[in-house]
Amino acid sequence: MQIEYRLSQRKRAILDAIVRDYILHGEPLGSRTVMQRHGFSFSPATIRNEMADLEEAGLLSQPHTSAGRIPSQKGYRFFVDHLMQVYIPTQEEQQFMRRLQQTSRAVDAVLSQAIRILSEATQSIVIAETPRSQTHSLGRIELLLIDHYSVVLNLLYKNGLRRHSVLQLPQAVNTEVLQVLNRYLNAQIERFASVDVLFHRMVTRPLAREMMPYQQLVLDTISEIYAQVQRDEKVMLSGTTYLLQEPEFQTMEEAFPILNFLEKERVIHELLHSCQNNNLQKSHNVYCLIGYENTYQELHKCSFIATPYYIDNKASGMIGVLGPTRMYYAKVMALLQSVANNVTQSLSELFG
Amino acid sequence: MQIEYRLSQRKRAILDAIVRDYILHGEPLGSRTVMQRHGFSFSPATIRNEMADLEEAGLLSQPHTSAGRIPSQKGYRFFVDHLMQVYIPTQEEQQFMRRLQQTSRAVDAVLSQAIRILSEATQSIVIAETPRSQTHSLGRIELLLIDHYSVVLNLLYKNGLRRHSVLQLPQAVNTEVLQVLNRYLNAQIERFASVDVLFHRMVTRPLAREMMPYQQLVLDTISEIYAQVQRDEKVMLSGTTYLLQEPEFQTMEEAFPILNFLEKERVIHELLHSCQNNNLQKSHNVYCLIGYENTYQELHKCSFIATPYYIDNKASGMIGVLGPTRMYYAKVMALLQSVANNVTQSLSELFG
DNA sequence: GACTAGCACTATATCTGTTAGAGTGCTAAT
DNA sequence: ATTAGCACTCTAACAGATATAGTGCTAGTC
Repeated sequence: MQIEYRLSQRKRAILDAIVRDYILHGEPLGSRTVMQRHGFSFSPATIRNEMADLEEAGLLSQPHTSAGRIPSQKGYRFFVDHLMQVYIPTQEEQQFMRRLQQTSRAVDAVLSQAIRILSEATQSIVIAETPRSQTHSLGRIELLLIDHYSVVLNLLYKNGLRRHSVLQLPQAVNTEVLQVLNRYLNAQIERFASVDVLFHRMVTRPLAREMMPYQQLVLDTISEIYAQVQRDEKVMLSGTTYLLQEPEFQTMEEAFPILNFLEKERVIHELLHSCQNNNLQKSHNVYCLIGYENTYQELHKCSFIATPYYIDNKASGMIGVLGPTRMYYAKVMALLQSVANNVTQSLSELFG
Repeated sequence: MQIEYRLSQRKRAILDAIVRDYILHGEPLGSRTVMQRHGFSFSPATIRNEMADLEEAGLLSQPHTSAGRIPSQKGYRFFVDHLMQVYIPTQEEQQFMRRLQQTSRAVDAVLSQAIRILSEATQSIVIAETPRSQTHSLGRIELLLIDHYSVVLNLLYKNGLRRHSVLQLPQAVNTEVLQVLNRYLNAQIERFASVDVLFHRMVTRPLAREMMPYQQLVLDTISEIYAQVQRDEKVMLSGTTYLLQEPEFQTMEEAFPILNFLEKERVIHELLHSCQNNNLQKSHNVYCLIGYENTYQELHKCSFIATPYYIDNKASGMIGVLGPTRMYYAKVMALLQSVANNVTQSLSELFG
């Protein structure tokens, strides 16, 4: 970081031009082209010298000796950190993204609409996760009888987030039993903030005496609740095929690992979680992983930009854009943030 | 059909050998290879003559003059209709597919498990749709209050199928209002068998007088119900990347249209519906579309095998396998049927 | 008449060599 | 410090040569 920072103004300008041009056109840049297309007033030879220096510094690279230069991944990083200018969405883009506001009143619907909008606007793959229950403390549950074998499980989090689902019970129950169960579980929930802890305690410790007659029912119910909470945490995906239109992913050899990666829901979850857990530094207010900075080998030729959306001022889930390293970072970052803000707002209206 | 039927036994044997071999190895077959690999007792020259006849009949084709023969799509069709032998799943396969039985007690979970199992067993793309509500007549609905703005909508179909979901209401309600609403809507449902008709009547005709005070609420609720019923009908997908491992889909030019096709949920729905609607003839008890027989241009190089699963003896949704025309038809058909049967059984236990 | 051996023919894939083009690095001059 | 000029390098594109796999046809055999 130190060294690059001391780059001369001219070197910076040249690097900036090369990165911007390559992001746009996708082809290596020769010294002539740099000069002509970006209006530099020095000769190609001068630019060649500068480019040689930039290559030595690890910011540019050459596909082969007689080709032009392309940014290295370190080059993209420097660009993002020091050169990139903030992108201001066009009128149309702003209008396009405002569509989200008119959406329906369910969390999943808001998110699935959001990722569709964002993937269309950025022409990239967008992924999102449904709100993470773990980050919110569970306030209370409600159990409502539908028939003897099925009940509505209503999870009410302290921040106002609600998740409903239908449980199939392993044995028949009546309203009285359900009330006892309801009361007992809520008492337990009050003691333990997180669902994980709750679940762990319930299955490892003996039950309170008064609940012994319902032992099996309690255990089955609590694990169903836990499973339900887990199952709630889905991953949504949109725009896979956009990546396959990029020239660098035209061959199966390049594209396959990524498509395969995207089929593994669990791994995507990990990816989204890892950004926050590792307390990654933010660039321009979003998490940004360029090429090798990604933990997953499959993504070494991609960049991943992500940011959380909030419920009750708590980061509740991530939205992320996956594209080639040759990505229009400024635009993606701006649109991603805008969409994430809209999601935050839509959800807060939902739980007002 | 007439002409092909009159093929000599020997021609049939040769066609059978070529199709089976090509499905297995994926490479054009020369006369020598056919003889050697399939133990024919005539010389390559004889086989060449027969192959020339089969090509004239449109059952074989040549990629180019000096290449071997491959089955044409008409050839696959003849093979499936007249030559193919029933595949008997191996012990391992049977055991593998029996895993479905142990699955959880929700419709979606059963289906998503089923398609994962089937796509792994067949190494192909598998798609399925959740039960079609339209094919079942709605018996009754239940509305359960969760809080003033949200209720559980419990759709009970006459065949025992239940779909639960949570509705967000546009205005606050209390138990009394909900009861009135509940009673009124159920009375309407009794009059009109299908949800579509019900919805249509409700929005086009004036309301009964006693419901006038709740006009907005009724209309909003009924359209939410309708939307919910629609939304319930999801499409599930598994194993997309298997297709990309086939040699014929190694280039983006071939693979892209199909990947793009699979991103459009609505179109997949149409595809699944079309099999039944057009009253397609079944081959070996499943629907089978080979190459150009597919309505969708994108699938002209694919074959699609599908069969319904049943709830209450009514075909309620389709499960289908999508693969290259060079597909192990017998195996896919056998495994598909087996999985579909398991699904039918699992669901009938659910609604016993 | 059915089958087959043999041969001429054909199309593809692969390798080699050649050329044109784009771009570099270096040197010497300004 | 900059730049013009030139030798050098690598690739992509094309052309020709060769090997290979397979065909269709003819003429001869059982």
